Amino acid sequence: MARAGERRTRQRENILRVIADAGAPVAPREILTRVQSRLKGLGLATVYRTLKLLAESGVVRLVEIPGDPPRYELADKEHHHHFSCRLCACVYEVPGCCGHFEEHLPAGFRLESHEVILFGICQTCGAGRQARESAGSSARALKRTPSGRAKARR
Amino acid sequence: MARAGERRTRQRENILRVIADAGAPVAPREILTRVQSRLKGLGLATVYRTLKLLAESGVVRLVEIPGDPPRYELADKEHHHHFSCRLCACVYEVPGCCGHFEEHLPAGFRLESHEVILFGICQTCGAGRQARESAGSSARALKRTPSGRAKARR
DNA sequence: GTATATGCAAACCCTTTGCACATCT
DNA sequence: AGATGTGCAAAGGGTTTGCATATAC
Repeated sequence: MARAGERRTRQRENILRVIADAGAPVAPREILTRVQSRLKGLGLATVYRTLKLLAESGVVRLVEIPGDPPRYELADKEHHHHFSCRLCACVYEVPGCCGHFEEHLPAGFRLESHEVILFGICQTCGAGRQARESAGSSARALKRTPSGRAKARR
Repeated sequence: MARAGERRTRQRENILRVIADAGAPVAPREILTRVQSRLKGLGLATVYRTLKLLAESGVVRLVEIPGDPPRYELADKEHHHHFSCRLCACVYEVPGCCGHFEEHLPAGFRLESHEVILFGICQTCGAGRQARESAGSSARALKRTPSGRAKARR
């Protein structure tokens, strides 16, 4: 994790671990809470400073879901996108990609990367509505993190 | 624009017109500046109040580019996505869509909408580098709005 | 031992809210 | 006239920064 002149501290190790273990992007507030369960005195400022550091060194990546607080995830994950549940406001990782983004891009525009965010209703929330017919869903494989959102979108 | 009990004022008309004329999503600060050139006394609070109103009534839509301030655009535009230039930080509209987002979505997840953001270098910024060979680029058709971003991303 | 990191509190955004005045119908 | 909207300034919430202390190397 450390670059030249950067120190390995308990705070940084714990913050990075929380992000790595989350399985889906986490917000600063959430990181603070989770780390504090193991490292009592941690301050929010340290979380922000560490996130900035990790983002600049390319270890971590900013993920923004419209209407939600910013979240962070490991930068070296396989290519994937995110799904945001309209009901529970949880964010899930969705593996793979549909590609073909150059298609509609006018000449002269160079595409370097892209971001896809899917909105809808997650398996957990949907199960409460429709009688759960398929017992074994592949959705179980997805990890998620709750949002800092208080009220549902729209 | 008005719903029941809502009034048509110079402020609201001007704010809506600025959003409609922009051609690409605009930030609250930018809206304030542009409207003030025609309507001197406008306050930032009114911009926010009007944006909230317009968003709730479905006239306007929130567009968030990671790392940028929030922007707003007309909600009734044809389906499109956005391109954010890494160099000039301008945002462009990109017509069309690559579709096929259900593909990798696990069973039990219901997809309702999606958001695609493209990152790269725009035609204007790219022209400065590579000798401008193609005189007539289709990119001219795209409109853009500058970002509130002070420094370039990453 | 020295440079770097942390915690706390203050400072800084951006956004929202309270209130008196202005404006629309 | 009465209800709704606006501007200003204060309040809120998230993020950053200054500074003395604690910690890593």
